[in-house]
Amino acid sequence: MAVTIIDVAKEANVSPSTVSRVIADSPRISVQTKRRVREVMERLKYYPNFQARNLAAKRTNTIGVIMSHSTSLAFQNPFFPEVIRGICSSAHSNQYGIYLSTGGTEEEIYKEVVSMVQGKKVDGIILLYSRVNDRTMAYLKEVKFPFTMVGRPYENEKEISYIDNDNKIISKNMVNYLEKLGHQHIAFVGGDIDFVVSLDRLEGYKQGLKEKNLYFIDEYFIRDEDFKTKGIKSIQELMKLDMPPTAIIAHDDLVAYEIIRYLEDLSINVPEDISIVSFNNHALSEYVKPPLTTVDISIFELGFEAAIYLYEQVGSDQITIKHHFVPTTLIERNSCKSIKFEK
Amino acid sequence: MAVTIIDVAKEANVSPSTVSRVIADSPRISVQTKRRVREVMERLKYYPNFQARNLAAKRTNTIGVIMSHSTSLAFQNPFFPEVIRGICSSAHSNQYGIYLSTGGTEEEIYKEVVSMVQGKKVDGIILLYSRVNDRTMAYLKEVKFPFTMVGRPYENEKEISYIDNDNKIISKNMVNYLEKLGHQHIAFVGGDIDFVVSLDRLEGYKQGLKEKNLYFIDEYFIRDEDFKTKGIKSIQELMKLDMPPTAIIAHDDLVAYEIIRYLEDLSINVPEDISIVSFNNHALSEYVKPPLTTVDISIFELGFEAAIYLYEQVGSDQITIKHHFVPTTLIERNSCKSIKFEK
DNA sequence: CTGAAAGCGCTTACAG
DNA sequence: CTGAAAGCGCTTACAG
Repeated sequence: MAVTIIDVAKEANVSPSTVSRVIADSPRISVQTKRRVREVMERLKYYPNFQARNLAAKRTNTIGVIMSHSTSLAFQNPFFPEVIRGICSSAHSNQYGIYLSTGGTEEEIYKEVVSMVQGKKVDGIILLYSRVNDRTMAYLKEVKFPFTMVGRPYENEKEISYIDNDNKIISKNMVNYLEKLGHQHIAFVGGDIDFVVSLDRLEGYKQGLKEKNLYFIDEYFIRDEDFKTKGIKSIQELMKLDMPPTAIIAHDDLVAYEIIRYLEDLSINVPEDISIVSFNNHALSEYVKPPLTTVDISIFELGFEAAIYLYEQVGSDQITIKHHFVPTTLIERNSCKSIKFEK
Repeated sequence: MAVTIIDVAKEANVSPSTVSRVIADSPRISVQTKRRVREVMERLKYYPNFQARNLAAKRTNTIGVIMSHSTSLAFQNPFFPEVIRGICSSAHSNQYGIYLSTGGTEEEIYKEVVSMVQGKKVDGIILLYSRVNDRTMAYLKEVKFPFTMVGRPYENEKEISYIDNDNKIISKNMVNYLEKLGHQHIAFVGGDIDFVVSLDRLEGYKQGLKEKNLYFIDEYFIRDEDFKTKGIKSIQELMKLDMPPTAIIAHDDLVAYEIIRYLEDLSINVPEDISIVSFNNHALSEYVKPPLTTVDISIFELGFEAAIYLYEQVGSDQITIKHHFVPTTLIERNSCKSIKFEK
């Protein structure tokens, strides 16, 4: 069988306890002993058994990463790999491993999380989303298991560690940006309102309008479900209004391009006839026509910092609640036009 | 502390062995006993300790998923989430969990894999890439650890389980497709040749040319490193040739759009002046201008089937070597033009 | 159909 | 600075 700590102990003429301490690099072991034991470990090609170590030590050095597999746009292509990259980068340098959730439905995810926690599979959990009335999060909070989330929690904000962008502000600034270009009629195509990110971006849009003394007009707000089911029709209705918008804020680059495509089908050009700004700065948005003005939300940092918050919680007994908004950058490209001097 | 198998045993008036067998749903336990024990488990909120179970049973019900974090285009945005989705879907229904690699460099990945194998962290491994002379794969093969890969192995094809697209054929068919549209001058922008996928697509391109009695012209082949370092200049040089190509095959949609952008900067339009086809069918390629003709490579299936191959290996003693090419679909959109009757 | 017992390979107070 | 011993919470031949 595989070589164990006992084999190493015999070969090095020490006790298993000592070998164990050498593995953990305990300061209580003399340098000579360490060297000798390590030499034997190398020679015997010893590797610690992960499961045995976890069982005895009651920790796993593993973090659970829970993704929302759903159809939510927020978790479409570009977000996921990048946030994972951030988490991995931070995990790797802290000697942590990553256990990924596999469930597809909310119910499956919930069950998985419970079994991760109860079965002691992981030391802490990162939720890669924040959803309204999330049972999974409620559970984690209730049992006081270390966790953090990427996304602002819907409630109890003060009692939960999280990393997010300041979506309300970003959204408000977008309105601001468009207003400075002369736009007074700004539509908004939102995301799935089960997710807090969508709620915040919508809220920021409303606040932005208010600050500029513009009215929120319900016809200017296209809901996620309408956009998905009605497709081009939703855009057509928007543009057929007596006073059609001169600018659109889309909650994601993919959606922005879908809109642009529909507009094109309706013989409306971006940015000549209408301006469009968006969120997330996908890899393609730089190369594609028109190059999209969009907000880079620093996805890598989101993941990286979430992981760091988690280690802090796992390490200490008293749970420190922290949150942080990762800065974002508006990338100005070519999907907006100033209409200041037209009127 | 947490409730253990012993607490359940006492409460249900059976031995721990029996409880263990109930958990495993052993047929050797009577239905009545099962029911009684399960009722107690529920009442006491018992959850099996994952680590203890793994240690005793010498298996983990976990598969290691190794990604190449490198800058390789093949692992850019759209591929990763989709292949993970496929693996997760299959893993979930087979009661497997997923342990993700976190390393960034080849060396880190190698070390991680060794510790996964030796430390008994996982029952099997999926390599999400196939690279030339890959140390990690060589190790897995040498120690006869169950693994499978997404991508054709560079060598020993008969001795390794893998799932892939038939990239050579796809690439050949692309040449075929373009030739039927009247194109005789077809350029190729390739990927990182450390990866077998890039090699295969290039090879298919060459074979396709040969079949149509067209010559492989070195000036028509833009290498990954040239494209990355020289950017627009590489395209400019291509189009300045005495006989510039009338069509380009790009190894990825992202690259295709980068090329299209460069061409545009050079006042060359797609598809009017030049046709372009590509691989991978990104989410955006449908909406963006021009809508791209590209090959959908069924990424979800790639992941799903890779996982299935792995379970088969983990389950049985005799290793069954299998491979399969997942079918692909050419999605014809609007980036190609027939030039048959122009000449 | 069920149980007693050994064992999986570590860690960690406790003692010296 | 090091060791003997108990224990982490399961599984699985073996026996009946």
